[in-house]
Amino acid sequence: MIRIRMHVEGPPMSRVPTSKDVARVAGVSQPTVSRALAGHPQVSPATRDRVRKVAEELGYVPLESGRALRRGRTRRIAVVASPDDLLDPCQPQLVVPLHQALTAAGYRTTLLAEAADTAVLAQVTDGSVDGVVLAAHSGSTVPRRLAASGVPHVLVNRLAPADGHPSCGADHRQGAAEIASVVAGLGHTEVALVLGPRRMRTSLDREAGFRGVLAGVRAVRTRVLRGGYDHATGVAAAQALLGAARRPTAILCASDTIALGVLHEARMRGVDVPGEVTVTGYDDVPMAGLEPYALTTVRHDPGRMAAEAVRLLLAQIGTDAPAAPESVVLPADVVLRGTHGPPRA
Amino acid sequence: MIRIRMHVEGPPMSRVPTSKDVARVAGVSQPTVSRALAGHPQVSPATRDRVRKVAEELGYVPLESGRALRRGRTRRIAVVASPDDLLDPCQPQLVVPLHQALTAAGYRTTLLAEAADTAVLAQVTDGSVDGVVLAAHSGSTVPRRLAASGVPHVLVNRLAPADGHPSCGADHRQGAAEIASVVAGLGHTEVALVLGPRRMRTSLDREAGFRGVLAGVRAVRTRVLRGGYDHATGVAAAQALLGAARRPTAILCASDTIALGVLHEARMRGVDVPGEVTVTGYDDVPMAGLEPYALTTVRHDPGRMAAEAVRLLLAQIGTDAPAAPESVVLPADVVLRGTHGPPRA
DNA sequence: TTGTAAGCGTTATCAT
DNA sequence: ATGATAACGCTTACAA
Repeated sequence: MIRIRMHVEGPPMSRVPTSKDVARVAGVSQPTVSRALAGHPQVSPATRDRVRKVAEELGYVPLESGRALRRGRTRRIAVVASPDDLLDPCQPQLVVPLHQALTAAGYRTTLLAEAADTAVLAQVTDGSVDGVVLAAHSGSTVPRRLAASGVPHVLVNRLAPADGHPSCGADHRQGAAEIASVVAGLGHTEVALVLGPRRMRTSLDREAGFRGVLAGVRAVRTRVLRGGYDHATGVAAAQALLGAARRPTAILCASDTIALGVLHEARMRGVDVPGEVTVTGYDDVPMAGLEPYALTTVRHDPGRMAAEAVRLLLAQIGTDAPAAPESVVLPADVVLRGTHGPPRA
Repeated sequence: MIRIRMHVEGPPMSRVPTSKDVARVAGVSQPTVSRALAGHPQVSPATRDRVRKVAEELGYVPLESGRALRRGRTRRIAVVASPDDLLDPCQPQLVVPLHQALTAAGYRTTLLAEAADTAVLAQVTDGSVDGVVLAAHSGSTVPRRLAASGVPHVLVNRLAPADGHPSCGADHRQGAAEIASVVAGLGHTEVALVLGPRRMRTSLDREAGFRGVLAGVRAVRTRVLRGGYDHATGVAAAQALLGAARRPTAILCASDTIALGVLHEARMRGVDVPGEVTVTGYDDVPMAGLEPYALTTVRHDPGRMAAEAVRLLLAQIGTDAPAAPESVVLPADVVLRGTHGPPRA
């Protein structure tokens, strides 16, 4: 590691200008500065222009803390993600579309990805944010306590828990059930599930969907492997499954990244997909649709989910009356591509 | 899409408590509440405990706007990323390690990923953040204007531009030069470069490193393809290159995701790697090291880069004297795995 | 050890 | 159309 130090001469370093400074220079009262810059219609065009010019020259920007204190709102929203979600770089991110939707609505984004509930709670109940988007897998007390504190919030990527929190999610249980039906309908009887971590609600939902269907089909034998939502899990699972004495004829994965890992390991071993084994994913990440994979999977729409969540959140903030909490359930649809087929006769 | 509305009865909805409320209930003056909760040693244990108990009961949390206004600091740092970086989910992210480093240091993270310089500037010069981490590819005016406003900042993932901004980056030019030397040393003469977008500084650095070496080797013919930093670019590039009349014997990619795309297309076509063609990546993303790829690439350390950047930033904030801006250059090292070899005789 | 007073910079109310 | 005044909630200096 190389360190470089550069010499700079001390700058004049004057104080950061306030509206008072602008007022003095422009020859008006301080509140007039505020009104002029806020574009109040009652300010005469002449003074408005003069004030704006002076503000520009001095490089004046209204201090956010002052505004927030006075107004009681910050136009800032916290996005609470779990550290895990953030770390896994190859799953459909919610944080980015959430940030975009918030930015579009004129809100700033404060990112929170801490483990401790209390740390999170302290940072969203101190008036520093106008609302909270909970994208974390918290089966935690945070939503309850937010409601108690009267902080507007929305749960995202979670089905309506019916306990009074607004939420937006995709019906992963149904999506998983659908693709399991497709696979079962093809006649597969030796089926393997490769699932994500138990603490993630989305993984549990998908598992429930898979199992709900497969348990109802006579003669289907199901085995289950568990790991992360990641590629390495898929590779490891495929090594175990494809090397086993009784190979499964279909491998249903809880995420596309897992499925891609399975696919790659299958190709490494010269196992034909879908000739010898059917592989399905979940999420429809961009890579899944590309030529070399053509993964059969389940599509949902994180962008739309984010937009709906933001809509639900802002609806609470706009009105003082906390209208009945609304929940939005988005569909999850099977996308048939090239990695499924009937079991080898 | 299904919408669900739930009925809730209007809660009592009392005002959010302030230190004044706590003071009244605890029977002390309002500043004593502040001192008690801040843990000032002069407060008697008895009143400290009483105040804390009341605060707890009322659910009092000091309002952040009030603190910030009074103290002149927010303990908040803005991370400015480019929307592109955020959107591409499969490249080594800086945002996550930056967030972690900031959290560890007791700072909150405000995420900014807007296109317009003016929008960014407005949000970081209004006193809402104590400092700025610039992770964006901005060849923009933002750093200059931040310096002019006296806002502490640090450039990250960029080599020291020697114009007085503290910065932290990896020497991608050197890393690229090194891997190009390896490939040239193997005797390759038909070399293709698959690069990222021109507007990204990291891509330009890597290009310069590649070209600097290859131009100096007699008899090397270089062709260049350009696209995004993503998988699809690699797939498309490989289609073009491997289908060409005169195939390259080595393909140097500006990112691992590109290289993985190339690898997959090569396997689809039954082109042996590294027997028929050498493929190298850049970044050493987790997937690159996995068995089925074993990609020869260049490693650098985004986590360490983030940590160093945060260190440099906080150093400016702690001290009033703006010490000489320091820059840190981290190494980028070749990782030899299984996708390189001599050209086929 | 604790209370009183002041002030951070802004916006809103009320005069004029 | 604009100025004077107040208040948002907090921390600090000073007084007691």
